[in-house]
Amino acid sequence: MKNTRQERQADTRKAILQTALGLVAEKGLDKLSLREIARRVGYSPAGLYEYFDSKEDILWTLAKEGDSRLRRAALNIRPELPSTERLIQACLAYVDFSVHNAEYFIIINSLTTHRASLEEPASSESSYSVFLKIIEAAIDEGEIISRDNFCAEEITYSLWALIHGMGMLRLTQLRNFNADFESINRKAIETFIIGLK
Amino acid sequence: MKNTRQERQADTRKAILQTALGLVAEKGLDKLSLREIARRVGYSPAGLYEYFDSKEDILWTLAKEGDSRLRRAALNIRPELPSTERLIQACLAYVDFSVHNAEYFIIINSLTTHRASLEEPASSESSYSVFLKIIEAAIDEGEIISRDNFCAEEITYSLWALIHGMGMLRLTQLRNFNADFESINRKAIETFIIGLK
DNA sequence: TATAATACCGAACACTGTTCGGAGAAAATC
DNA sequence: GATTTTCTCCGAACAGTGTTCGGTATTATA
Repeated sequence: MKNTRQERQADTRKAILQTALGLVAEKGLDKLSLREIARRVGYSPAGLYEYFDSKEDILWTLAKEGDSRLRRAALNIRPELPSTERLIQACLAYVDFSVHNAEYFIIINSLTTHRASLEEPASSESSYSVFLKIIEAAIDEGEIISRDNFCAEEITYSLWALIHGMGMLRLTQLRNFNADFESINRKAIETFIIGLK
Repeated sequence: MKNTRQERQADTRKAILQTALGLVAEKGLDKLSLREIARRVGYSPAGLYEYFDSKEDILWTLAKEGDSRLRRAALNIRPELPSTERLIQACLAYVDFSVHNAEYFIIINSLTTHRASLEEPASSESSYSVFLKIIEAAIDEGEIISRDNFCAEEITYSLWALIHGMGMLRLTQLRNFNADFESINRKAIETFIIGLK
């Protein structure tokens, strides 16, 4: 064999994760079956247990990956922009990722419903800490005022709830609803920020 | 037998629903088993099919019930209050119900993830229409101004996203997080409304 | 009282996630 | 290069799932 054992192990893990993610996108999370993953990846069901401890382990790995990508999406904003505009664009990027990578978003939320929060501090505070930093910058620059003891952390939580709800509603209750969500979402975020001045 | 057939049918249906709801609260939605419901209600698994077409039918019925109660929670606000305060309290009631009746909230959102929206117009637009009416009243009274083509429907959607996200985050990512959420949520909603003036 | 409709169950079917023991292949040791 | 150890992978089985079907009591209707 050409590749080393570790490389092949890593490749197989990736293949399993990729297949699982595709199946979630295709058939929905509740129809995701370990046996179907095995079938598509060319293994027996038992064979997968050489690479993951359980089905939940697979989903957990995907959740961490998705969380990391969600974070990067919010982080990848042009830094030369004024901090409020940076905040708005980070929010919009968060919602955009949630909607266009619904598989990840659904997996993340299905797991955290029945467990604690994501372990690693970096991943855990993930998106949250990204927004917190931008908001703190905006406060420093005087573009936002934290009146009424509405501190940076609380503002961050509130904005997080807003954009999280936007993504969630879009994928659930408003799934078949057509509207110019991007424009509406921008107005909503702007409105909230105006209330902070 | 004392009761008529219809009465007994209705009673059994209620018992099944109640048992299912309790099991969701106790063990989580993904651990909900039709056989366990049957065990607790004193029936064989097959027997339940005399009362519901499927397990999903049970959950669907619960989702409609929960949606209706959620709506009533938001509706049950003292009408003599100024419309903005009514709006704030309706929002807080929505979040409060979501958090304290997590079973319902989880069922509603798990179903609408994989289906269309709730059928009946009354239930479907449910909470949405409640908030829409209050917001329209607030606009009429001049307490809120819809600038920038940010119309009543869009404002309603935005507020809905905000409070929906609050409930969702609380039950998932922030499950083990302690804070005075009621006070923070109020400040967040107020901030948004201030942005509408 | 005879007949029709309902309520309920046991058994079976096709699934599910997971475990275990044992093969065969690859790597490490000698 | 031969031998031992480690790693892969699978078949079979277990306990669990939702659902269907045929049959049997029980209840309501005629």
